[in-house]
Amino acid sequence: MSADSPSTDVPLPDFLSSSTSILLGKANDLFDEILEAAVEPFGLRSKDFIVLTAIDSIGPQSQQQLARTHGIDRTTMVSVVDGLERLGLVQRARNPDDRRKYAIGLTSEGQALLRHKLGPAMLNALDTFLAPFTHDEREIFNKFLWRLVHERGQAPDQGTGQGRVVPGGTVR
Amino acid sequence: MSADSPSTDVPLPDFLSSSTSILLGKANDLFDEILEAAVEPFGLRSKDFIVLTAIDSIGPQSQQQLARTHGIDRTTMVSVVDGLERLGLVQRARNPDDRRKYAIGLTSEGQALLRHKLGPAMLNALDTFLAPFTHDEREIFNKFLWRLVHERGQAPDQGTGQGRVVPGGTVR
DNA sequence: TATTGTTATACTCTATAACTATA
DNA sequence: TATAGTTATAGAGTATAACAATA
Repeated sequence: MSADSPSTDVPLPDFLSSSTSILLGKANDLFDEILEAAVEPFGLRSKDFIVLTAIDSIGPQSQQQLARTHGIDRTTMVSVVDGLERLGLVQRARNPDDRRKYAIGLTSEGQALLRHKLGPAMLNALDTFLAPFTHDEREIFNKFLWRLVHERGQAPDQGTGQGRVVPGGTVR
Repeated sequence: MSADSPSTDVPLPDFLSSSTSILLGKANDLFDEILEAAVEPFGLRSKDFIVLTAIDSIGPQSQQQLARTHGIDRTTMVSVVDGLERLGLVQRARNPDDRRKYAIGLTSEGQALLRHKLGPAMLNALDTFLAPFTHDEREIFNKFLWRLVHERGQAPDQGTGQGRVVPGGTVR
């Protein structure tokens, strides 16, 4: 094994176990697990919940709009909507203004499930995930995440001004 | 089921756009992009970097140990090590104490690449990712992530929340 | 009998290309 | 010509099962 390594002053990258990069991945994996476990009893995936919530909030939309908003491919959205329709949670109606498009809307069952079952289940999942935090800390953490995602491209404060402009992603 | 209530008092789950769950996923996706872009010039994936760093820190290990430590399947680890060996960054030596096991170690080229090129590239990637934060905020964010991952199973700890189990782990 | 590394296989997830119907 | 939805297909990525060598 090696080691002619000049053992220079170059610091060894300490990304293991306590590094932000590793921790972020673990936190994300952990939340994914909690999230999927929360919706699995309803025969859904977390992606289904997001789509249902988007329709409930914004109203009936085309499949492409749903796809673009959430960074999902339109061909993938077909099967997502297929599944939700098979479960009777959404329905495909034609958009009278443009008959190429659907207007994907919630059924009454879909809306009821979302508001009475799925919503609480997801809130509970988030609460489980954020259990180590106090209420105030949860708000701070949320603000941190928001800045991490949205404060891109401008000059922050320190560090290399190497901020990169992240493509895509505009969410209101 | 019944369709009656579009206007019940049940609050609509506000998971969209500014929710912690969505933001966490986006932050993770963003960091993944930055990370993969940082190691791609070296013909590597982020997973390769993690494995190299683990060997450099802990020393030669079996493939199973590497796999278990990082939550990767052992059959997947075969191809990861294959790739790293093909690039001349690691070498497979037999463990004399247990000839079933390999002792995967860094070559001098692997160690040099890791310390002089990959390490700085990854630090730079992390710096880009954390650009919106000041130095102090980066430490706070890191502590938040650490608690999220490690402070599991105990009570929510509604107290200060700060300091307790958190080791003085290096925050980088 | 159990474990390490390996291969072959299967499964999941997603993206690409091509088709239709509409615009 | 361009777009919305669909289908078939292909490509990652990863997990499962079985095998040989070793414990």
